[in-house]
Amino acid sequence: MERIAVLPERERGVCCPPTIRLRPEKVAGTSEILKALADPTRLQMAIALRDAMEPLCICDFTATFDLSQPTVSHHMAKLKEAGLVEVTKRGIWSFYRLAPDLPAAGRRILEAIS
Amino acid sequence: MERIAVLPERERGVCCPPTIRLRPEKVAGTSEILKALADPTRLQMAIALRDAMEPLCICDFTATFDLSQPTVSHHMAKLKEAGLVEVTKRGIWSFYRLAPDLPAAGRRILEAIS
DNA sequence: GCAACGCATTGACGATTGTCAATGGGTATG
DNA sequence: CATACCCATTGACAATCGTCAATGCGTTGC
Repeated sequence: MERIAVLPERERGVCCPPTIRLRPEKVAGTSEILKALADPTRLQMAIALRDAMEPLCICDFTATFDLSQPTVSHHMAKLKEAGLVEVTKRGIWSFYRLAPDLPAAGRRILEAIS
Repeated sequence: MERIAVLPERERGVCCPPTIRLRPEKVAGTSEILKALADPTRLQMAIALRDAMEPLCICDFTATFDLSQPTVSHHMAKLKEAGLVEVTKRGIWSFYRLAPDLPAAGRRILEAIS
């Protein structure tokens, strides 16, 4: 893990534009996922869904986060838009769980969080 | 990987607040890292730094992203604020590389992106 | 010293975000 | 029915964000 800070030699006016390996659509998608997870509330919601044994509904979160129901619902909608979360309606309730077909990047990011 | 969609049985008015495993300061920190990476430009900058053999300077990115120099500098400052990037000044140039002491969560998140 | 270059900071602007109050649509219970 | 409950949507507002133009600071080279 020893890293020596070797600075490159540069000539004035000459830059070294890095090669961008990621395809543009990949960038947009990943960026969308990250943006969805970047809010503290949504991050905790996503982690809770990741660790939950059963699907959860909105009212489960409303008490936990001390936020109004529309706000929680709004956050959940953003997680859904990003493709992180799937919803199943049953009677009164809407149950949410992590999307089973979560893109690999999304799954790895979620698992990277402890 | 077979996931059966078993929906829980619920009683009206009774919710199941999920247990939040993450400590609050952890949530804030991770959220900060995610927010820093959530912008498409910054995401590509971070990945470029991750994959670069040598530290890079601002002018390397200015051409690549078709953004003004202050904007690139501003994005880099946000990556630095989040603790993702380290800077070394040498003569005219400021060289940036991924922080060697990157928190584990940050490193795992960065490596989760392909 | 002087001009040119690389970079950071500041100020300003529209765009986006996070939050809530108010409202509406469904579904269960009496 | 009527009522109560769960949830989504809309509208509104302050706060934050992404971007650039303008400016300032330090370094290099003449």
